[in-house]
Amino acid sequence: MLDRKYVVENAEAVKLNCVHRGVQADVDRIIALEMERRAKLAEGEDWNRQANEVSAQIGKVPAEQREEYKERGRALRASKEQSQKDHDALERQIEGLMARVPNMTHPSAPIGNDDDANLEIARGATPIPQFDFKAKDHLELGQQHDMIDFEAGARVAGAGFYFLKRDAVLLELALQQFVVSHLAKKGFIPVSTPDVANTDILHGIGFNPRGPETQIYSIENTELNLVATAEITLGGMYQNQVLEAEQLPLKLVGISHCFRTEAGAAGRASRGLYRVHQFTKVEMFAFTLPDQSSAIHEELRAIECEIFDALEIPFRVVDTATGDLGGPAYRKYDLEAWMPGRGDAGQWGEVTSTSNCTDYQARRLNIRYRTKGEKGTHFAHTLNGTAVAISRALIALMENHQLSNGSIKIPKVLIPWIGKDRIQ
RNA sequence: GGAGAGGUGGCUGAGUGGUCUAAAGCACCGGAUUGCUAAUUCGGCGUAGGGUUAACUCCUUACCGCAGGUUCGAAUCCUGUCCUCUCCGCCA
Repeated sequence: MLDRKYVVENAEAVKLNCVHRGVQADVDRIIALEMERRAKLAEGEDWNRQANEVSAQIGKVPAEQREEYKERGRALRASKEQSQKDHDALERQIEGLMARVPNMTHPSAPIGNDDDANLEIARGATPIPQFDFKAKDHLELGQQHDMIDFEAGARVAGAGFYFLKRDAVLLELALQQFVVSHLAKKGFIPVSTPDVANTDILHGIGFNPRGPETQIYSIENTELNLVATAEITLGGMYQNQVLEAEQLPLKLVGISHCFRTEAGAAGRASRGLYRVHQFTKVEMFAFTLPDQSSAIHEELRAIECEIFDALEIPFRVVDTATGDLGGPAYRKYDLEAWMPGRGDAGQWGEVTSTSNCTDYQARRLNIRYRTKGEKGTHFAHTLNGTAVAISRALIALMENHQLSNGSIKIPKVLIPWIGKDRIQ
């Protein structure tokens, strides 16, 4: 959610931003309604003030005048109720419109309609592997080593679910161990989060759980939803809290399962583990002061690069174009790993994403900070970034580290957790 | 799951229909005083919205878990709901 005052005062910038982001939002109508709302608010407050004055006098006036005063009080309260009702109706309308207005955009983010406009800005340390054999994809490799079982997943939970088995499980745990310990050393607080969250938390982060095209599984007859990412629970952890400026930046690294319906994704290239209904993810999350968020965003991106360099997986970094940012992000970087088994001769596939959401989520979640010696509070900035999404990391890891006989080399950093240097 | 108790400012805690504009204490900030590892004393000290201003400057409204209701008037009465604690039951 943008600051309404900001929208009113920067209408043209907000409109242009909506155009860049490919979002239809009626900014002029928001402003008109907001002006009307403020007038109604002032009107209602005035009625209320008068009613308070009358009420305060009732105890003091002679008994025979009480009824007359009560009548005046009733009339004033009725007027106030009407103004309040009008105000609330306007408020709901404005909120509905505001929910569609995306965050403002970093001036350096590439402008464009979709991911074709994304800008490659860096490559990882590991070169794209040149195999002198026909590369297998992770499904073939998984079958060879009995690591992934989609058939059993379908029997138990339907298409898009799977079992990891044998060395895939060791890899899943090793990736989590490696990444969490790596981040803990950098001052991130490890957190194991709930895998469900209340609907209002989802809204605050920017998800719409009960719409027709929702990505979210909801639990019937409750306000609970399965989380699509630990970003939801980590951000929600501090809903309605006031942080001390000196404790910022507050950096968390959370582990959760992630559940996604993938509604509307049918037909998109999504073989195997690439697009699934459940996976495990380690997520970074930061609460910062406004002037820290850009630097922390670069830090999150750098950490993602470190992790994939350490896993010896080739990748490129992409600066996401305006049309592909989603609502809350002010700027977003994706890491795309090389996946040799995708397409005819390998393709890039998204493995991480890190966003600076500035105060867009914090405003909706009401997460503030206070500076010692200063009056008032301000909204914190929030940032998130994938440390490792296990399913996609497994694809990249298995496919890039395969040998001609289908054996899979274990990257050095994972060997201590796996206890061997290859899967064969 | 059952029974009971309770949610009041940063914290402790008083307040059972109208000067609550929320007592008092602690903590914190500023001043004064005496001097020595501190004490005494005076004052200040919440958040948000709207209006106003050179200025958190002044005015105003709301907020006692949350949402409704009763009333001229609600922290206080009523209903619902969430959360916390205690005991019992069940359980990894």
